[in-house]
Amino acid sequence: MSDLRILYTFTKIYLMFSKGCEYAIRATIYVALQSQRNQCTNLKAIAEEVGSPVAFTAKIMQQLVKNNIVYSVMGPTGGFQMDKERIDQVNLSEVVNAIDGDAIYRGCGLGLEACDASQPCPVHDKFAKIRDDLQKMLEETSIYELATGLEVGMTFLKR
Amino acid sequence: MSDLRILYTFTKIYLMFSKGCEYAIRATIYVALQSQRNQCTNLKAIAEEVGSPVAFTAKIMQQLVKNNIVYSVMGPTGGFQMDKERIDQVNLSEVVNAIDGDAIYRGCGLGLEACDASQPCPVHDKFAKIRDDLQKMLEETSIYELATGLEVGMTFLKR
DNA sequence: GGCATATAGGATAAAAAGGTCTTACAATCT
DNA sequence: AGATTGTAAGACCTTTTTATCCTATATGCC
Ligand code: FES
Ligand code: FES
Repeated sequence: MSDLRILYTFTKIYLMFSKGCEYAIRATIYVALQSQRNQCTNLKAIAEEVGSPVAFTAKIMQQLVKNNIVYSVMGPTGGFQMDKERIDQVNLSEVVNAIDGDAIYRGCGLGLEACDASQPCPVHDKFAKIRDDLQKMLEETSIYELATGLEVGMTFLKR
Repeated sequence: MSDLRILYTFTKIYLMFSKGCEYAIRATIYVALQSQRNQCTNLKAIAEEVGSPVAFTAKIMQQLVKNNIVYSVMGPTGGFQMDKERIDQVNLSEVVNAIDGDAIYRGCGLGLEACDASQPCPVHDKFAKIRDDLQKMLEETSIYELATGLEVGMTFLKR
């Protein structure tokens, strides 16, 4: 276990979003899909469909409610739902922001305190380009669009 | 502290690479620069110049040595150095691979087991594009190029 | 009203990443 | 040869992230 390489490679997959954020995106897409069918979805169903731990998913959903991405209904027949208009409005960027904040846009690729073009790290130019593309993509992608792909059966929320 | 948003936003900056990988890139660039001047750089100097914890940096350097990115010289006047030819050859992708593995190329943006175009997650198309751009960038960027920017004083390894 | 079924929210636990320390060993210089 | 300066490697500690548990509270239905 002293091999750092093996340690890294097989334990954590380093990508853009935190685990919570990944769950949040998947959950939002699912809730959106259900909402289009006028259905309120409860926590258990979301966790099941999204393949996420129930209790952790609860935390994430709370956060999404606080950030006005979905709303919650208490009591039996309750759960989470999205306003139909919101489904078109909400984009990926909003969801990511609700959970991970805007660090992904501000952060330096080499881990310097913050990205600062006036004192750039060696990869700044190249990195900033990718990061801006990512930001643009997140802002341009609506939840509606993603839910549609799911509805049609072209995409999957878990495997 | 129950506010997940605050927790996420102000604690961890989620980006592409692990901390160790960030240090590795910075260290490699610095060693490359010193090597161009025919200088062997010792661990302490690297850590200082790169702004990384000494002991942790030692681990990272070991990994870089194992992966043939730099070589080490023991004893007094020892340290780490790069073959001059290697400086042009080695690209960012190699360094990232040495520390984080290839997860960044294989991973799914929504955290599914692995990215699989035959059973894509809802963001697959858009995400894969960004990820491929990143890969291309990493493969096209040589350490030489980055070291040069540093030498000229245009870029910084720490602030 | 009372009961069943939801979410809300705080406290807590487990796992992973990040970081340190200590001992061993290698090379160079007197 | 011995002292000194350096890397190698494993054990260990700390912090952050991920995940769970438990109690309180809200809502719908009988
Ligand atoms: S300063 Fe590093 S990415 Fe901008
Ligand atoms: S399947 Fe999710 S990114 Fe390819």
